Amino acid sequence: MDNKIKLRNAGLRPTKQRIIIADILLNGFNRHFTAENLQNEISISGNKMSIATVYNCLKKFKNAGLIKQVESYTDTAIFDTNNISHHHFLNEETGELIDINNNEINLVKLPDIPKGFINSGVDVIIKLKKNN
Amino acid sequence: MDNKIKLRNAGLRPTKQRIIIADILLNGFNRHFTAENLQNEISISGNKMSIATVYNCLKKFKNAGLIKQVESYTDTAIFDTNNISHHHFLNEETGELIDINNNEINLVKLPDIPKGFINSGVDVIIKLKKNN
DNA sequence: TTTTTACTTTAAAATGGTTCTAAACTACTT
DNA sequence: AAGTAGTTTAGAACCATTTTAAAGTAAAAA
Ligand SMILES: [Mn+2]
Ligand SMILES: [Mn+2]
Ligand SMILES: [Zn+2]
Ligand SMILES: [Zn+2]
Repeated sequence: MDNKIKLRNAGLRPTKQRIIIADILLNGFNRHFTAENLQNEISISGNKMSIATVYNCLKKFKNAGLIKQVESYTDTAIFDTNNISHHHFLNEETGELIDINNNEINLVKLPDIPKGFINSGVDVIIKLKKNN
Repeated sequence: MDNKIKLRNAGLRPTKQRIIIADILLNGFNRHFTAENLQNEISISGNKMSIATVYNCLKKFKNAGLIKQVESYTDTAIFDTNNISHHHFLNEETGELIDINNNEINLVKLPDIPKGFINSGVDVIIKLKKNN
């Protein structure tokens, strides 16, 4: 894998652990996941990693822009491998998230940004509940 | 105060504690707050309430539709007295939220809702960062 | 290559927000 | 007034996340 190079390009030292995680997360298939989800996938891949390292790596990956964290009021942090700006459906009952491409939403009117600030990203969450 | 009546109309038994909270929250001025913020305001008002009761009441108020909880990836739950459907600016550095009226945002295009579900609310969060 | 340095991983403990427990209390009904 | 169902509370428990500090490792310097 050239995930070693991806990590270096992101300014991260390519440790054994980060490569394991990059191999799982940066394979082109997008997903939403928790730290615990990831630790399970690491186990399934035949490796073992402390939960502290999983969290450390997720923070580094996030700050490096390799993954994102999703806004949600669940008590568990949810991460997202889809780096392209996009939005979400949120199943309020299960917490499941589904991606919405930016081109499926059109925000034609935005409020004035408060003085001294700039818009650093817009998140749209469409909450879903079961029909009937 | 007719907060006693407001509570009854919301289907909540108007206990001493709920009236204290209603007097603080339901005064017409909208705000975003945490459970701890509220407990402090209760102290300032000359009263005393266990944190368990603060959480119990917030959950009841929320389920009764008197307040809302805001989507946010901070580790602390943020509640909102503004019941009218609206959106938020989020200062990413401080976590501060500012209301955006619905009429300041115009979503002209929405994606198809997944089969079997209905749209139960759209939240727009405009993240802010300091300009230069 | 060896040495040095800074960074990373880890198990275990700590933290902090939130929920649970179970006993005392209180609003409402009869 | 008595009964009952719901509420409050202190403190314990819970659980996701962070911290600690010691051991390990990648990169830089010599
Ligand atoms: Mn959250
Ligand atoms: Mn927490
Ligand atoms: Zn996504
Ligand atoms: Zn608001």
